[in-house]
Parts: sequence; C-alpha cells; structure tokens
Amino acid sequence: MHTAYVSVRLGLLALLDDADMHGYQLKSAFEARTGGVWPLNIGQVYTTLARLERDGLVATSDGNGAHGEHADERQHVYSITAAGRRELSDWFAESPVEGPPPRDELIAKVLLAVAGGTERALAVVTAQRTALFTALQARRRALRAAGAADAAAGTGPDADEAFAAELVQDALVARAESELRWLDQCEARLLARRSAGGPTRRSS
Amino acid sequence: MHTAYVSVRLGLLALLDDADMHGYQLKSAFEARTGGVWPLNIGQVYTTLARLERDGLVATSDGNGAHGEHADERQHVYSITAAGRRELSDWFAESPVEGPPPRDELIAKVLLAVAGGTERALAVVTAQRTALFTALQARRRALRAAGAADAAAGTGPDADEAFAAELVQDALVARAESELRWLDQCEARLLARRSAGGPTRRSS
DNA sequence: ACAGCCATGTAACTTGTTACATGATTTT
DNA sequence: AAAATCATGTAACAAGTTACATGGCTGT
Repeated sequence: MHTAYVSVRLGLLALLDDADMHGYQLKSAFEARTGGVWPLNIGQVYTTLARLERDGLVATSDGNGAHGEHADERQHVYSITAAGRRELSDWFAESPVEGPPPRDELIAKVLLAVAGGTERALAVVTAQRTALFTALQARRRALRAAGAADAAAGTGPDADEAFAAELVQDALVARAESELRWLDQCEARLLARRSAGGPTRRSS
Repeated sequence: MHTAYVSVRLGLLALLDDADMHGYQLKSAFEARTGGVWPLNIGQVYTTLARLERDGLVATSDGNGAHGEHADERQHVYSITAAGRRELSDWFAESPVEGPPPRDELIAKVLLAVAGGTERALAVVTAQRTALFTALQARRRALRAAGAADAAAGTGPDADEAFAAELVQDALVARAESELRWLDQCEARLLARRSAGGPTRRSS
C-alpha cells in the first residue's frame, strides 16, 4: 500500500493475527496493548474492519461455527487472511524511514513560527517548553506507577497490559526529553541568529 | 477546532500571516520553511486553501487590486482573516500535550508486535533499530551539510531556508536518537521478561 | 424497572493526498 | 519551436473520527 500513517488499520490486523476476535474485543485489546494512552472509538473499529474486509485482509464468520440456520446475528468473528498476514509482515519489516518523515506537530509549529519572526518563534519555543516540561514530570510519575503496577501484577493476567504501559511510557518520556533538548537547541540557534543581526521579520 | 493533527492547514495559515501570497508561492514557502523535508503537492495547497476559505480563515482577492474590469483571473492572492489569526495564535499557544498523544508509527509497531509474542517483538525491535541507525547516520551527514550551507549563505537570501533546514535536521536527529534509546530499552525489558519466564505467546 | 455494560453498525464529516486537465510565461 | 517553470484548479479516494441508533444481557 502507498499510504504511510496507518496505525489503527494495521493495529487491528496485528491483533487479529494473534487471535480471532469480534469488534468489541478489538477495542479493548487495542487499548490494553497500547497501555491505555490511545483510546479507540468503538465506531472506528467497525468502520476500519469493514474497510479491511473490503480489501480482503480480514474475513468474517458467525460466532457459532458453520451452523447456518439462525446463527447469532450479533456476534461477528473476524480473522486475518493470508493477504492480511502478508500486509502485516511487510509493515513490521518496513523501515520507519523511507521517504519524507511524518509531519510532526511540534516541529511544524516551531518552523512556521520562525516564519513570523524571531521574536514570535522565541515565544512559541518558550511556551512549548514550559508545557512539555510539566507533561514530562507527569509522565515520569506515570512511569513509576506503571513500574509498581507491573511488579504487583507479576505474571498474572494484567501483566501484559502493565508491560505495554511501561513500554509506552518509556517512549513518551524519551520523546518528551528529546523534544525538550531540541527546543533548547532552537532557542540557542534563534538567540545566536538574533545577536548576529539576522532578520527579525521575513525578508520577502 | 477539535481535530488534532493539522500541519498543512495551519502551516499555510502561518505563512499567510506573514505575507499575502498566492497558491504557488505557498507551496515554495512551505517547503522552504520546513527545510525541504516535507514536500507539498501543489494540488493540496489549493484544496486546503478552498477549505480555509470555506471556514472563513482566509480571504481571496484578485492580484490587480480592486480594478474589477477584466482583472487577471489566474492570480488569486490569499490573505489571512481575523478569525484565521485567532485560530493560528490558538495553535501556537496550545500545549502539545493535551489529550492522548498522537499515534506514532514506531511505537505502534513495537507495541503491537508484542501482541504477537516476545520473539516477534524482539525481531521487530532489532530490524527497526538497524534501519534507524543507518538513517541516523544519513541525517547527521545532512546536518553537517546544512551547517556548511548556512555558513555559506551568511545573511543572504537563502539564509532563512538554510536555517530552517538546520532546525529540522536537529529535530530529526534528536528524534532518531531518542527512538534508538527507546528500542534499546524495549529490548532490555523484553529480554528480562523472557528470562523471567514471561509469556512468549499471548495468553488469551 | 433501571442502570450499565456488551455488541454492532451507519451517516456524516475532516484532513491528507494524488492524478489529471488546463493554460500562461519564460528560457533555451 | 520545444522545454521548463509558473499558476490554478477538480475529481476521487483513503484514513481518522465521532455522534447517533439499536438491541441483548446482567446485576441491583
């Protein structure tokens, strides 16, 4: 496929690769697997499943096996198809960096603030840094909490979910730290530029 | 507005806040401002401008002022409106972390690979790390090149573009480094989990 | 009876994205 | 004259997202 940023679609596919499920289960599984940070509207599960079925990546069957008769209408079980498995393994193997990098909100904000002049850019950088710092502290707290939950869960039924939560909090903390460092770099470059007599307003 | 990830829409708005332009100029300006890493299909500029106009965030006028008569049809100049400025300054002020974090391709890939078992997850982590490392080296080279270009441009006409390229390469390098560190963490956690007798396949 | 969860789905909409058609102007 | 660049737009579709309608089942 040629479209780049498709987490829900391939996420559902990955869950179905692990086990056949129906829509409602997929919602819970998706949220559990992503440490609870990515809520998924149940409606989207069904729209996405319909599109996956349209594209032949999943197949549906009634829950009661092949009884036919008056099989329970409201229990559609989805399974991944061979084509779906192919698509999924392509996704897992695929390099995360081919073609242009995904548009990032923070990067876009800063770069485009620079278009409005050095002063505006500095203001935006400062504001974003403050907000990020607060968020980072919250994430670190969440990480400690996740660690405690993980220890408590041991190898119990919630261990998988706690493990996922830990991984995702790691990632969010790492990202926030990297963004903070980048904002510092931006500020330094902007200040250097201003004192070097650079443009304070866009030239053309 | 309630939709979260809108870089093109607000990007064009930010550029128009700096100066009135027509569509074709916006394409060049957007790409210049984003250091050339985010190419923008010219068609999208016009669709996005049409939507911005529909929403009252930009206004259009013919290029020849208010002549009326047979003003050049093919030179539409767009300007930001008061409502547009409000929207834009909201965007700049807005915290990057309210509500759930954006779905990230790499995080999603790893978390959902974990759903398929520890071994699969380890394979994905390794593959992604190798690819990322290669990309990181390329980015560092690009950054050195951007630095050289910046020095050469001085305060000339290309200085703005070179400056933007530098900022964006900083960001991409920082992100890649953070992702690499995270992948290391993931591997460590996965290995610890495996040797602790954790599940190698999803339980239910 | 009622609240709340389980379960399925649809209609409507948003932004992002590209392929295509069209023509003017400038450069070679 | 041909090629490249400037310039504008439309049609069509993908994926994400939510509000809403519908009903079964379970516990109080």
